[in-house]
Amino acid sequence: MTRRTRVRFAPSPTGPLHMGGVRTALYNYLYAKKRGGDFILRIEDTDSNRFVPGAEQYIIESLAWCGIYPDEGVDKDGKVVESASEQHPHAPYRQSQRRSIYRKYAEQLVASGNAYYAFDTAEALDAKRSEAEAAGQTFIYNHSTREQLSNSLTLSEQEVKDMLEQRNDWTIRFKMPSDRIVEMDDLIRGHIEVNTATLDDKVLWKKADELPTYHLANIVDDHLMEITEVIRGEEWLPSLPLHYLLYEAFGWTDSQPQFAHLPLLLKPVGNGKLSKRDGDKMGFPVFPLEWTNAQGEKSRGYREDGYFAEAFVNLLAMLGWNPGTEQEIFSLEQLVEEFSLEKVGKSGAKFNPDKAKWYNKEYLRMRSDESLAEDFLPMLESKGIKADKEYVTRVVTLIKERANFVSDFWTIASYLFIAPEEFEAYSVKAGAASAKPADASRPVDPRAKVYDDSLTAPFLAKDVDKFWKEDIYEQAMNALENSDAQTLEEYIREQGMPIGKIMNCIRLALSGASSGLGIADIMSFIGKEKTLERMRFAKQRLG
RNA sequence: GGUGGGUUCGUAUAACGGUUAGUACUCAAGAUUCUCAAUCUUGCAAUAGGGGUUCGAUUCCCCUACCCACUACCA
Repeated sequence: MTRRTRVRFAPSPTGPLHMGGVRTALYNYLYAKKRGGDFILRIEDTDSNRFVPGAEQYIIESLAWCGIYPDEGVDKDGKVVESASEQHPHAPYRQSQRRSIYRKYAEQLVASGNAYYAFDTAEALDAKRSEAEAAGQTFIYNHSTREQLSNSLTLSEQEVKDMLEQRNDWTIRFKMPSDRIVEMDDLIRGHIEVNTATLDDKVLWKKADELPTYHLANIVDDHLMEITEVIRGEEWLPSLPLHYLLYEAFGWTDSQPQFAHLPLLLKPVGNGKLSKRDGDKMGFPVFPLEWTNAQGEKSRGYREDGYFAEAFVNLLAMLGWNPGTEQEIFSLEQLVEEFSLEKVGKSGAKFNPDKAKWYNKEYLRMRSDESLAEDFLPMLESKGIKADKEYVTRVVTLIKERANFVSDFWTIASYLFIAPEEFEAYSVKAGAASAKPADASRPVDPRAKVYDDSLTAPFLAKDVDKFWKEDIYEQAMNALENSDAQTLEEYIREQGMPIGKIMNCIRLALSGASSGLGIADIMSFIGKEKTLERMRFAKQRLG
């Protein structure tokens, strides 16, 4: 009988979820939805020392931003998420709230001879470790040393009983077989064999805080929550043998989930996995949302940097997975449709910030001008600019192809809203303004035609001659009187004047920049009055 | 050090024994243009090295190199 697919994302709330974690969650989600199963969010907060307030909400909010909603788990307010159709035998979803269920499983392992009580103090073990290190060796708590240590294998029954009662710092350790080949199968990596001789006796449960460690909690919860596939990061691969052995020791082998270990996300340059510092250093976010730590230091987020959630999800999906076709743009729904673990790669993927920007650009282009205008409006307001949506939408239509982010809009077209106060150094590329014969077949921008009036604009600003340099301006003024030209450009061409130079001079006056939008476009947006105003101002400043 | 995993253009990846080793990002050049973008076209650029297996290896096996992860009473 095939079981309903149930996968889980099990983060530890020790800080903001980093993009690698989001990807793991995404792959789990895609896998579950593709198979019509459940995606469960379980909070692994068994280490109270590392608990960070707000981290859990951050995780949930990050997933929600990406459009990932758990079928089971906790919501932002800490309430259990109930899927519509089912009762919930699996709750609670926070391990700290499941505290009471783990001990008996740990004891069960002791009873069956698969685990034992250990009384060595943390200090004693640290001492062992440094001792070994000094001798150029590595201390390992396993078959090779456990007979010399303080535990229920070496102590008498009475001693053990006393210690269990009197002390509160004992642990339960897994009794790793001394020499056994564990055969495992990974959905991504295939068959793997490991000899247990080199593995250690992991702590499964701690008396000190009455809580299990990751390994025990993980296996018990996956079992109880009826998880069918465990899809997690590659950093867990080394503990897979232990997990296999735990399922075996519990007698749960039949219902044991299948495992898939995802390749890691690597830093863009150099070696190693992606870390928070890389983002700070190289100017890209590593977190989905902005995060402020206890010291008040901020880490940027994709959302705050202006990435569309859809673009973020898309680029994340493509880091380690491919559809087998040349398609690169996928909606969440399409990803669900196409996703399969067989297409997940084995090797770590270096994150490429340039490609990330490219993805956002693609999504920006797919957006309607209206919705982009709505995103842009608050930005304008924050600059003290009141603009109506219709105007802003027109601006967006004009400039969206030049932008990667909505925030680029301001840089690209601020002068469509406010007059420039500074002027960029004026330069014309050599040859660019060379007088070529006007090309009559070239369509005239219809928006420029609206401004019949504006063809006089540069010339009405009589006092900007210094700004114009040379004698372009004089020539133009003289010739202007009897022209039939319908647009500024047409006129300039008709006069055989160096159009490149003129246009660039005007651009500088109108926008303050030496490059950018077309002159006709700028004029059409700001209108005749402002055009003249700006030309005069330019003369004043530059003359 | 030990154990495990990995290795195709700079990057992400395709090619599940037979291709001129494809695509995208980046970069460069050209076209276009009033400038800059955008767009279009073209170009640069890879199977880590060595052995096998095979008629034939990017693909399968072994060795070496390099990279990564793990090696906590953290997850």
